[in-house]
Amino acid sequence: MTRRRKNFRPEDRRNQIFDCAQQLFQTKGYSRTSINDIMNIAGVSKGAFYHHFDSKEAMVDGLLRRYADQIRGAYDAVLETQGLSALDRYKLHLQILRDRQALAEPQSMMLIIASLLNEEDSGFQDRLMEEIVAAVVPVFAEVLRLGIEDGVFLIDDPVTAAPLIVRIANQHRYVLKTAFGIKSAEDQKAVVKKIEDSLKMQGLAIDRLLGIPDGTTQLRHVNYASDFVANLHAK
Amino acid sequence: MTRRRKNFRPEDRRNQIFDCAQQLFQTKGYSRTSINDIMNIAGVSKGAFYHHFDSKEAMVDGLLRRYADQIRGAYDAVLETQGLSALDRYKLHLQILRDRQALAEPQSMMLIIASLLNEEDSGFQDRLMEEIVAAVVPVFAEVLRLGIEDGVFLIDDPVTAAPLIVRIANQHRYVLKTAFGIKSAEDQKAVVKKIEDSLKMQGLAIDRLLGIPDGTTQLRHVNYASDFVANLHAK
DNA sequence: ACAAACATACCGACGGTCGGTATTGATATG
DNA sequence: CATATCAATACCGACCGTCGGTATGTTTGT
Repeated sequence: MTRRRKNFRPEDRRNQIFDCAQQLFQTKGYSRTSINDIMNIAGVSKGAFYHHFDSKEAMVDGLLRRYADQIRGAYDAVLETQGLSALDRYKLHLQILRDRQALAEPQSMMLIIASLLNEEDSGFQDRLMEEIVAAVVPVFAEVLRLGIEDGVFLIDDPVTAAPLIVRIANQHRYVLKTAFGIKSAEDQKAVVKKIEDSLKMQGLAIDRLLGIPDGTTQLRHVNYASDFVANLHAK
Repeated sequence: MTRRRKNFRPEDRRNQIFDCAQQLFQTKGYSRTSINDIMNIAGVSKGAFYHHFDSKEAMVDGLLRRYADQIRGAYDAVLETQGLSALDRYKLHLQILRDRQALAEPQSMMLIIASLLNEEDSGFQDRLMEEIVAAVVPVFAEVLRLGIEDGVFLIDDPVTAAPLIVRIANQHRYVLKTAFGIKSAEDQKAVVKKIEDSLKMQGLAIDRLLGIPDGTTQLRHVNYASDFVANLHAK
């Protein structure tokens, strides 16, 4: 019965479907969301869905690509900014990813959080993380190369180091899993500490690999862990 | 205790189903393997399957647990061996995991390789890796603690460091993905180098986090990368 | 006899396909 | 300038095979 909207360009429809899918993934998780669910929320028939996407997987690819492109948009400033020392450029890189992280809460961060709840969704999580790696690594490898030239970073292969470091930072997600199943306030405190300890250790691993002073790499804002746990508890 | 038809104890049936499932996962990948496939290969009815397992997920859990228990069996020697220096104990830990890795080829390593082929199977991969982490971390954390006591490792929190380090080592799997799609012999050489570079960088990250000399941590045997690529090419 | 160990028929949900219809914009024509 | 034409595009909804899972009946060992 749904009538066709004549002002809709194909791209708009695709984005509309993306939006609905993302919303559903956030609220009920990836694996629990069927194409029928997405269809119904979007007010679109199955035929329409498969007109715009070859498969469910292809749709998810498009959604993740769109997400990664948003990161690229903000992150490309790392190389575009002029007149920075190698270490300052590295710190800018950290800051942009930190800020993005803070902004993305709850928008896109909830994508990850929701998928953390179900073991089945770890594949989705993995794909999301790899999209992020693909977006960040090319720029970050150049940041490392510049720092190696200046003698700031004590490694010899930025292209190999870049994905390793980004994935060390992304190990974060395994620790967040423990944040579920919190009951008492003491649990809450313990989990906050565990997340903070883990973040510190990740930063330490990166600092020492690069040969820069302990504590240089701050992966999240100071209140990240407590905010995360508080947010989680509120729902 | 209770002996049933064909001399089959319940545990034997379970292991038989595990074996068939593992074989199928290796040959055609996890997501492409249905319960019906497993039933048919095992020569068992659906009723029998669901008599022994609550769900497909439960069966997979059991299979992964069995795999992790095999690791535990060999790995527990790390703490049982007496009279070792902290660094030698750490090296023993590395050696046992390296040897196990070499032995496990093609047996259980193929589990990972097969799941690397399909993007859809990354969830399965993730679960496998987390089982390994759960098996290794308790012992490894103690190894680290002993080394910290002796002033060999320059960190202060073995319980946080242990899973981080194990997962750095497991990052390996992301690099292996690039080994597919090899055509020319030059490709082959380049991929071998890429795998070796990555392994070296992972070892370096661990060495420097722990504060031990560069090159101490050898994650695989020397011919691992070339053997892997050669094996892959043979099929 | 009785429970464990199976077997079989069946179910609903899922991703995906298919034949068909409505809408559109470009172009040809009166 | 208005309109008929028409292929491409956007969309619909019934239908299909497969999957994980269940309900219920049957065999087998003790």
